[in-house]
Amino acid sequence: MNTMDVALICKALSDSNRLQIIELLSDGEKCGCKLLEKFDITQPTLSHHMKILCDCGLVNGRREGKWTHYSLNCETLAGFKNYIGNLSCCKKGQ
Amino acid sequence: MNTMDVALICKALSDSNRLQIIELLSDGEKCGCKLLEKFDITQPTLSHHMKILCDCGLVNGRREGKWTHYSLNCETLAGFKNYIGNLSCCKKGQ
DNA sequence: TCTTCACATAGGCGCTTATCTATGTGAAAC
DNA sequence: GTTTCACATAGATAAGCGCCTATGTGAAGA
Repeated sequence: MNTMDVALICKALSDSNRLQIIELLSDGEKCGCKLLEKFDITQPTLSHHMKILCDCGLVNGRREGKWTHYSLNCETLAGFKNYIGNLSCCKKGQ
Repeated sequence: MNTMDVALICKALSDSNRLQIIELLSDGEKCGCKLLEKFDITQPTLSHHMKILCDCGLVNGRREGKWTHYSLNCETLAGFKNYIGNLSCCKKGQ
């Protein structure tokens, strides 16, 4: 995962609504209508946010009948966590 | 560290120039002029980016004579790493 | 078939952002 | 004191973003 990928994910997480969506999905897969209940935004706005989260690779959408079930993408999340985890406030070699 | 704090840090990291600055600072403290050499931007633009990084608490600025030395804020970085590290792609309880 | 439901897309609006040039500031050097 | 250097601030501009309303789409139900 390179710098551009990480910057894109950070941009996706830079909105507090989207960050809360990620927190909710961290608890397990959820459909759009379930997510919508948690926020004071319209359905098209949620759809807009979900597109951004999916486009950066952090979220997967699974269509099942009328519903779309969203969940975190393990691989992307792992790559992102690895990148952030490797940042250090200490000097070189420490 | 709450959701708003994390969203603000993510916004700061959503620009690839700023993310590269963080990478450079992860290697140790550096002055502004040294950082400027690494990027194809003007000095006021770098100053703008450093203000954003400092405002979110991720970077400290230390004035010494004419120079300002920038370094990562250990406490903020630790809190951010902890938050990201706690995200999970697995279902509840796993 | 016609409606209903869950979601996506289109288009617009107000605000924010990344960048620049021009200029200010404060410390060091001469 | 005057210049030089490192950095900050001001103001402008073009692009992007979050939100909305209106509308389209595709699947399920009556």
